[in-house]
Amino acid sequence: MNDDRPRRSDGTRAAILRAARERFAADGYERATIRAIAADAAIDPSMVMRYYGNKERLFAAAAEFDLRLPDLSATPAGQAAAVLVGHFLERWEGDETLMALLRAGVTNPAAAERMREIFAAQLMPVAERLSPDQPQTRAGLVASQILGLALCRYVLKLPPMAALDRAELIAWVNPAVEHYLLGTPVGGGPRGS
Amino acid sequence: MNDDRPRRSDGTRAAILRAARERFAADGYERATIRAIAADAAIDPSMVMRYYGNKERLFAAAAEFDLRLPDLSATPAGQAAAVLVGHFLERWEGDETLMALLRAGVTNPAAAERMREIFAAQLMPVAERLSPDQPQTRAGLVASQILGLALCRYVLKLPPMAALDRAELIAWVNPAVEHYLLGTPVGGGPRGS
DNA sequence: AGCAGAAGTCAACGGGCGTTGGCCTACAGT
DNA sequence: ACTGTAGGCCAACGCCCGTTGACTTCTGCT
Repeated sequence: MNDDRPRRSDGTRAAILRAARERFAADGYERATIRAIAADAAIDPSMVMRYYGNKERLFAAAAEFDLRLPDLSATPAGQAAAVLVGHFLERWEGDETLMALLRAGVTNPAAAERMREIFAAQLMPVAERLSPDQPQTRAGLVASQILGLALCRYVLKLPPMAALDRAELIAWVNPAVEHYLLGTPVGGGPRGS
Repeated sequence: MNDDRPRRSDGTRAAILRAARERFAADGYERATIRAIAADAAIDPSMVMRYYGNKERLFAAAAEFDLRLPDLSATPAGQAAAVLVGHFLERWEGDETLMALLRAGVTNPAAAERMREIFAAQLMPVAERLSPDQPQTRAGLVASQILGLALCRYVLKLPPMAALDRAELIAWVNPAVEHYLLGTPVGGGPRGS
């Protein structure tokens, strides 16, 4: 079915994708217009439709993302959290896709679903390898902490978080993430009263 | 200048504001349309313009918000974090304004600025009263954790976070927030290499 | 009762959006 | 050299948006 030979239009396709990621990251799903993306890629808006069908499918293509998380089960327990946080910050700053996912995921259901997929397929396995006890909850808590960090630092730009040095940031956050990954789970299920 | 006498239109004004909060919370700034808000309030869209001028000012009015944070300096140190997190969850679930702020703040600069104001005016004083050492950073870290929580639980609805019992959630998050509020600050500033 | 002004309705505007289809253009296979 | 086809451009469509201004209705005051 698929024809994977290189095509003459591969350059254009890539330019569209690059521009789409930039715009989705800067403006979110609804304010990023196909016309603006096409202008950035220096082609006609109709080309975007030809290659990606519609805006929703364009976003789906632009929001393909691999966190490339390292396997932390071989890392000394005391360093796993710091490695994880450092890796995440690097992935965030080196690629606009995560910004696009967060900006779009807050208002667009398909983007939110994509974030859930990435979470389930990429972060949860890491937690499972580290702790056999309630790994899903642990992964969720780590995601909360890390996404909250990104939200405050890169999106909302709360002054104290945006100004913080990276090493300081990791040092602050490290104990919290470690607690989520390896700490004692809270006792018992839901209680009465 | 202001005439604070009750007006005949106060009911309509309130209905508009209520509908606006609902729509902004559910859809974010750009997808929440004045027409839809007016329809929810069962009036004509032009009334929205008459009473609030334009969409931006309507949002500003709808996004007025008081966290009503308690003064934690009288709370026993071991409970301050739990009280704070519990209070925040209650505020979140009992009022749509925070949802509107988060959904809008991610793509709308004015909404982001409003979040920064609320953070600086309402959360930072609490941190300052609790710890004289780097209170701004501490407040920022608490905001990161708490907003990340809300993002994953209420907006993205990551299954493990959405399913978590409230008491369990507080028990998990409590040590992290406590660490941010009262823990030892990380040594030294930026280091070489 | 009569009137001024507030409250509310209605229809329209200009503009930007996603999307479509028709039309050139240039290259690859013969 | 010819031709089919993929790549690309242009103009337009229908839709929905924020916003405007003119018009009607209601109400409280004298």
